[in-house]
Amino acid sequence: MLREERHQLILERLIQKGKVVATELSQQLQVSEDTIRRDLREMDAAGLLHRVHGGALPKAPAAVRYDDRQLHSIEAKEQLAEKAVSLVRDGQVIIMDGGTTTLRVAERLPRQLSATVVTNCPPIAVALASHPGIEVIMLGGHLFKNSLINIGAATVSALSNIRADLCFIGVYCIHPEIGLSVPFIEEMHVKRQMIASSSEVVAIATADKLGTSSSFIFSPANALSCLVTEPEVSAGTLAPYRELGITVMQ
Amino acid sequence: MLREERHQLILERLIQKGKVVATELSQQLQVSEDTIRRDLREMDAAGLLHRVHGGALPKAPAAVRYDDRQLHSIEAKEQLAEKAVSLVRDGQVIIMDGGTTTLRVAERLPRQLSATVVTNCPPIAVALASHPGIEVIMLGGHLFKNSLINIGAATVSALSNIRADLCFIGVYCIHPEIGLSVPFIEEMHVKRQMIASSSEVVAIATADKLGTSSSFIFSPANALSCLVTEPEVSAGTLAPYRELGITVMQ
DNA sequence: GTATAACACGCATAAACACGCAAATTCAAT
DNA sequence: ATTGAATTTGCGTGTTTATGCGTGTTATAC
Repeated sequence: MLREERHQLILERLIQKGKVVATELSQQLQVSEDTIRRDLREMDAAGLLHRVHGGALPKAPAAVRYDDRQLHSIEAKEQLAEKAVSLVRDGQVIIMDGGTTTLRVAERLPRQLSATVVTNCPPIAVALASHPGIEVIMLGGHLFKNSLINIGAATVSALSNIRADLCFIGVYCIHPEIGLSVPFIEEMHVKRQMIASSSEVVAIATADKLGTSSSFIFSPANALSCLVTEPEVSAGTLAPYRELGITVMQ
Repeated sequence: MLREERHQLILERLIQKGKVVATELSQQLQVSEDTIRRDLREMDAAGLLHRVHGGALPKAPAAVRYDDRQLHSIEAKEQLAEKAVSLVRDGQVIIMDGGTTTLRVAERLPRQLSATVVTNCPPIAVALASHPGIEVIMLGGHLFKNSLINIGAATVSALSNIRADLCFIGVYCIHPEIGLSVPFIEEMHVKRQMIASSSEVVAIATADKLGTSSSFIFSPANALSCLVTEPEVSAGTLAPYRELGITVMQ
């Protein structure tokens, strides 16, 4: 990773997220914190950002502002994404379903990671276009505007030719007995095939999704290898999932 | 391996990967690091790339290049898009190629229009998701990060099942005798099939594209039904296209 | 106030670099 | 073909740059 490359990346992140944290950058870019701090010092001297204790902020305050409620759920999803990313290994073929949480995972994939990502979600494809080590395979189909994912027979058919190592599945509703369900039948078919096409399946679910169900069930809960959820969730709520042999990450 | 040849290769790598590393180039091109460094020094002096410690980066960073191209000659492209939009009729099936100009066309499609758009360009799909009357069919494939379009056998195969009424094709290079050409072979295959799958083909080309050519030719010029270009272009320049039976819009 | 994390500084080290020179290559003209 | 000039390349030399670690200091939170 080149120094200038890092600088550009930090700037990008800064614009996108509105802030950067030194320790996070250090982990994600796989360099020491000293190096990140040096970077931030230099970029501050160059007037490119405003350095603060812990990281840096944009020179001009970020254009986008979140209201408080959104902020909480955004923070939570960032944390979930952070944990989910740790499950990825170099060289894997990874299916990524659509959704805001999986998009966050895609954005956080370490920059030196070399892997293949298969996705039916155009925003994820666009986000990964700037990642040097990731080969992106886009699954075609009807664009389902509600979730910004491609669905339909073409999507399922393309998926059926793939054997992936890992699959990040977006979750609307999850229940230990009922299983995983969605409100639209076409999504059901696609997600079902995603699970069938992958060795390991990881679901990322915020606390409010746990114990809920919807009209179309695409899989029993025990098809999951791993469930990533928020730290606040009680052990009692998670016990049924653990009993099914699912690794629960909090 | 000739010097110029090496320069060419380095530039291609730079565009595709977003960066080049001196030591890697040295190994891959089987020349000493000194030679690579000399190359990079020369190319930097010629303004072809941005040299940094360890290698080189594109003049504009890869992630924002797509947006930068949009900023360049923005008014001209807006005008072209405006004209191109007038060619669309209600109820049509329209193939939209990738590229900044076609993205503009997609954004300008009238809100009450009802049609089906087939595209291999994720940003176009995302842009059209908020359009109430347009059904979007996304063509899958390998994501070609440079142009943000999907390419490869899967894309061509999916296209071959489609009969569209209209096709907006992105143009790198157009020449009345040589035809339409692109710098990458995979793009050639996809664009060729797009033309084959559509009754009418519209090319949108800014003035600087006219009379140029590149390595891979995907179609003769007379495959076009219509060429949309800038008003400033002289009648003399356009005469050869008119003689081929192409409707020229300025 | 105290604990913890973030920070600054100096130093060591390895990688990347510039420069000069000689060998190799290319090209043109004989 | 042969010679010679110009260019290109590889290697040895010494220099600069980037990074990580140890040490001690400052800031922030409880």
